[in-house]
Amino acid sequence: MQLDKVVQYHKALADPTRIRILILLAGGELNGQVLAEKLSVTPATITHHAAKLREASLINERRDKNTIFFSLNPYFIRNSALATEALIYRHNQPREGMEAMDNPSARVQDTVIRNFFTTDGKLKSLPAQLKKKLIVLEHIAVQLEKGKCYQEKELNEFIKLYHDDFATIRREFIMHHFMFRERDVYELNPKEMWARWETLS
Amino acid sequence: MQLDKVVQYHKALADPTRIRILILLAGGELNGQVLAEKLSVTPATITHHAAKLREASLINERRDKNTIFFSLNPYFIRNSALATEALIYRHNQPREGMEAMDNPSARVQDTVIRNFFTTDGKLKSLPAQLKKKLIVLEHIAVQLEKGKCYQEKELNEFIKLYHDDFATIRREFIMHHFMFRERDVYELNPKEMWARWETLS
DNA sequence: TATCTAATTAGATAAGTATTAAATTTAGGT
DNA sequence: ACCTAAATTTAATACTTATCTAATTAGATA
Repeated sequence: MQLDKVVQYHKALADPTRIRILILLAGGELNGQVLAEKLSVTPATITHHAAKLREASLINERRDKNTIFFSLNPYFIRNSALATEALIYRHNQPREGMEAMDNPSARVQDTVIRNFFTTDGKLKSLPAQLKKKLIVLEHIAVQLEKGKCYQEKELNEFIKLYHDDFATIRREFIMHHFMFRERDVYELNPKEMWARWETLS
Repeated sequence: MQLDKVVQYHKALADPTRIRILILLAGGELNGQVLAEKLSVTPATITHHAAKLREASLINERRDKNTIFFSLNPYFIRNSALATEALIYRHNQPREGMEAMDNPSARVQDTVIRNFFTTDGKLKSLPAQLKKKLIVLEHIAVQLEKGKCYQEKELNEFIKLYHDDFATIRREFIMHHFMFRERDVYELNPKEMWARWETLS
């Protein structure tokens, strides 16, 4: 995801009329005239805004005779937001060297890893407790190559080195911001974005 | 969160120069002059953009003598994005009645709920398998009042009706978009936003 | 006080954008 | 072929915004 795409996405949402269109579409598909009436603008205005939303992939369209029905594209509404974070954090490594400090949480992590991994590095099971789960996920995620684009198949094979249930772990990677998916490829997020168990309440 | 705030947030990110400022700040705090030089603009331009980012709470500032250092506010970068989704989906209930269909997944849900809840409704443990976990979380989440603002303490008490580890479950609610947090209050998301196990790969 | 530096403000310009009315197009129906 | 309904395009207007230069302010120091 490059700069222009992210800017285009935010421009699409940077207008009250367009947000109100999306709010209305959240209730189900609607055509241009109905939108125009509900928002007290002309159909031409709806066409204008629909173009911007379409360019950012935020809506879908379906034609029935003369009428065009608009609907939400929830996938892009969520994932474009995540892509913004990825773009901001991806490039730089932090300028201040924080990594070499001996922190007290290292002991806890060691214990969890000893308990949940076999001596030859396989994951016994995914911890139910979130705190421990994040430690386990991070322990696997750091073995991924940063900046590399993984095909889904390739990522599955990698995860299988640790556990058979690759689908669950792949999904957890996304949910907890260890990785992000763009189209069909997966990529590691920068560490600043990872869910951190230290900050749990 | 109201419309104006969401629009203001997206306007703040709807400019390439401002995004590039955030990218630079992701590497650590920087002052105005350095930002101006790295972006090949004048300090006045940085002041202009900093004002917009500040109004959207996306950056923090620290003064040292004459120099003002800017840094990221990662909390708002993430949470304002989630607030957009919440605003879009919160209001409407879907116009088409999909709820009354007898779907085949109902059996699966029933089985999971029988297995993980005691006969008097307590959660035995949180399933490790994501699919089952989402069913369990949803089963609890539907008991929350939609549109109500829950204080953290109040939410904890509610969760404790089902399980002692309220912190983990509260966190899972956020992670899987069952609820969102704004300042110190928690609120149920509309169902369209909930993570759905049917859509898992 | 005078001076230096970083940041801000004020004013100007140029580019971008939201909206509308009017003309045009698209896809069917009679 | 003609008519109708919905959407789009065009052209114009008013408003917003990104950027710069030049002047000013704020804070620290000699």
